[in-house]
Amino acid sequence: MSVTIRDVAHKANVSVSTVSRALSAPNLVRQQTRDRVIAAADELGYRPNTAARSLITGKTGILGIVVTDLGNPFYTGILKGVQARARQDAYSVLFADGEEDPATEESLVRTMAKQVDGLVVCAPTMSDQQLRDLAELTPMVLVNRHVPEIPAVLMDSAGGMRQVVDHLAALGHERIAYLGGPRGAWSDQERRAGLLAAAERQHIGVAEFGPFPPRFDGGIQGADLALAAEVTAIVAYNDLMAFGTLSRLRSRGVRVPTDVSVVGFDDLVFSATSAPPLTTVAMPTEAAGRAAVHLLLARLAESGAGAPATAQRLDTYLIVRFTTSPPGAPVSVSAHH
Amino acid sequence: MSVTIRDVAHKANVSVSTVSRALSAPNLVRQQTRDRVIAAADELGYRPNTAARSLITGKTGILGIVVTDLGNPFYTGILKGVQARARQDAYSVLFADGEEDPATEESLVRTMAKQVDGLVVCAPTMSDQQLRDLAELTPMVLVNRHVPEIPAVLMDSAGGMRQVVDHLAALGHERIAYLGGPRGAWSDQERRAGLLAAAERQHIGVAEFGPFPPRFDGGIQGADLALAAEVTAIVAYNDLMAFGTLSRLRSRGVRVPTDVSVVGFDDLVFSATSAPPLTTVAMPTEAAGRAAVHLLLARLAESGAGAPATAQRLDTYLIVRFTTSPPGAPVSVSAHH
DNA sequence: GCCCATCATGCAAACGATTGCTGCAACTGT
DNA sequence: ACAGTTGCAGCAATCGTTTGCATGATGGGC
Repeated sequence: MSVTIRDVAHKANVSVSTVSRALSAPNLVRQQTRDRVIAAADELGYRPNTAARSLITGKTGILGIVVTDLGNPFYTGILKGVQARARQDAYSVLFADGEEDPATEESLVRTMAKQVDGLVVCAPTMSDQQLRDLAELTPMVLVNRHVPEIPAVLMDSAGGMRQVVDHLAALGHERIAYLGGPRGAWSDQERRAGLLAAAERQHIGVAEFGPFPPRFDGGIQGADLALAAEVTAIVAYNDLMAFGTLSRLRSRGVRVPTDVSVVGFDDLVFSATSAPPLTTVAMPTEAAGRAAVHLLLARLAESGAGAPATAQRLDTYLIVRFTTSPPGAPVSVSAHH
Repeated sequence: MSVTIRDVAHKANVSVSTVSRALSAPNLVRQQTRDRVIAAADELGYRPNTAARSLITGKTGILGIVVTDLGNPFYTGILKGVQARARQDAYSVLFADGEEDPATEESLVRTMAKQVDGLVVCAPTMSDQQLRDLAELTPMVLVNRHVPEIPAVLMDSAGGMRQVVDHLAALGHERIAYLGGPRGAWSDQERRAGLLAAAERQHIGVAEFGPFPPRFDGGIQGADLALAAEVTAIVAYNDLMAFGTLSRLRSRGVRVPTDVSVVGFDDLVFSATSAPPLTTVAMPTEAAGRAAVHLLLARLAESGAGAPATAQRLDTYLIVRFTTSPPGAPVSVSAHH
């Protein structure tokens, strides 16, 4: 059927062990035989059987990634980065979608654990304890989730929020609203904390709202609340919500950014082309994917569980577009009719 | 280290063969022993070693999917469907991104072919011949690409375009523009052909433009061209372009849909929330992913290469929102100042 | 009470690679 | 010329399953 190492050995007039070594530990065989083997191998189109190999080595050459919800464009960047970096080291990547359900996530991880050399798990909805248990099963690195014992790469949302607040402060805003996302999410906690801390430092007042569903409609709901709170700027948990806010503001006759500034978070593809283009914070998703794999590979290489669980932080960047400006008159909806 | 079938056998006081059979061919062992085995198995937390299994069976329990560009939200739907359906049958899925490069795509497929039981390839940019060669390596089904010898699931873009034209005709439009996508793409050929055929049948005039890059800026460029052609409706190759068109129209003071109707294609998440919400054609991406896996699995089961290469067509649906209406005055830009 | 189906179970041979150990040759230094 | 070293190649065990074949037990029909 398929061409095996034995065929190559026969063709090159050597034993199978020699073939094996010629291909994976080049300096253990004489140059001359090695060339002969290699010639035979690719003349026959030999590709080692990965199942046989991993049976004995215990390594599969496969990495796994599980995300909470692929529907969210945010994750596709990570996925891209993971795959690109993995490919660099000739790893394949198994993919699974947790569908925002902790139970599904856990079962997915358990299944995968058997088939992969390591796993990257994105912003899981599971508990810390579940995560710790799972981490026993296979080398694992987290993305945008922090559990002390597990290595992770985190995107510095707090830092992003600091930039947002500094930007707003520089513009002269003195009272802003924060439209929060799901309380459970690590991201929301980070963003909220970052915003609050920076606001205090800058002596800016914050009206907090939420939690809202982190989607378009959440932003609509939040917009009304924020308007009533007489703020000059609205910071949304993410771009999706910011779009909802923008939409609601327009339909209520509030001009952006003249009457009120709006800022999002994530820098989705559409953020550059919304009307008006949205000021937001760019997350280095692809870089995070790469970094996660890099970290994972490093751990695999040293293979000692001895290394401490490092958490790597990636910088985020504020992208100023056209939804922020110095505040005009205090927001008063009735004034615009 | 890890718990093997031998451990289970020992604990249940049977031979390894019995354990193997109890777990995979239940009716070959007595009910009573079977229960005993199963009890022992999950008490020990036994998970069969997939490498060992596939070494002997030749099956890996893994399916592969390669997409042209994960950045395009269109593919994530397919990916989701693929993964969900695969999971139903306890298959895992290997994922790879071709980065819109035929060479990368090919190398990816070749690598994967060794490790998977079957492959679904989405809208590949490779040539028919390359695809045929690759199809020799492993069972394969195409999505949104037609090659006679290879089974495929196609989304009926032509049918969608027919619905668009019928809708526009019913509204009273008599002259429309088509903003084309990349000429090479199967999708563009289908959409263009569907639109042209339906237009002829309805006695509607069509001004064709393009090819444009299938993105926001392509739509901007196209908008200007279409306006100059004095049409009452603009049909874009996809939603991304339609957004660009919408944006350009607004900034030129052309009202949508009063002055000109706009329709997109794909029904992205954002299409429902654009301003105004976009009339577009929904592609059953997730269903397509499921269907592709279903087809693949069916082929694997019958395992005979005898079956003909069926091509399955999935219906698309026009979603009428707020960018289409009966035509007002013929488009004349200067009239709006 | 005997023989023949029938059913449940065990034995052992694969599957295709990797790798520790062994053996042989050639070479070095004295 | 001989012992010791080194370098290269082969033998065979091993990884954890599945599965064809053989065997033992059970039961039913006569």
